[in-house]
Amino acid sequence: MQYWLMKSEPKVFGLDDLAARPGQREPWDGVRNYQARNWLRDDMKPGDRAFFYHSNCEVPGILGLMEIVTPGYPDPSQFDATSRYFDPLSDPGRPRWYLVDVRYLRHLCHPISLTTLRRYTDGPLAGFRLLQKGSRLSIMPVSEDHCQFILDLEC
DNA sequence: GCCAACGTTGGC
DNA sequence: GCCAACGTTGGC
Repeated sequence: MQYWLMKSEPKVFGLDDLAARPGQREPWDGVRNYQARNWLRDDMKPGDRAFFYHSNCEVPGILGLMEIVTPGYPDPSQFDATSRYFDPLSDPGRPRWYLVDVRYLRHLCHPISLTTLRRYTDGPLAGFRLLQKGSRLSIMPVSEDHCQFILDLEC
């Protein structure tokens, strides 16, 4: 089982929005980056888990956990001309963008802010992509060691 | 709101 | 294939 980190702007879709639909699957749409696309399409598996990260907000950080419930499949929003994620260059016969469905698991007992995570940049979290300079990926894998360390920070 | 860092586009 | 211009991300 692989752990991931997935970013979302709470003003657009926050962990509380996901938690408001307990047990229901939610499509994680709108990812428009090729590296993230490749992970969605090729590597994410049902049963994998992901940290829910709030970005572009007052206190960026990890808020909770969710589960990946589908393999990657084509993101319908790329073909929807009314969607902000519409991509006129994507060919339905050969979709460019993929997504997975996710499901709410739980909130962490308290959020782990980016500031807190940065304290360990040169220690246990060395090499964590989230903390690397200029990293803008909205989805990234989290190593087993990093995952365990983050979960230990929780309480 | 600012701006650094990055990814994409498109002319050549 | 190079690279300048542009748009986006996201912390601060």
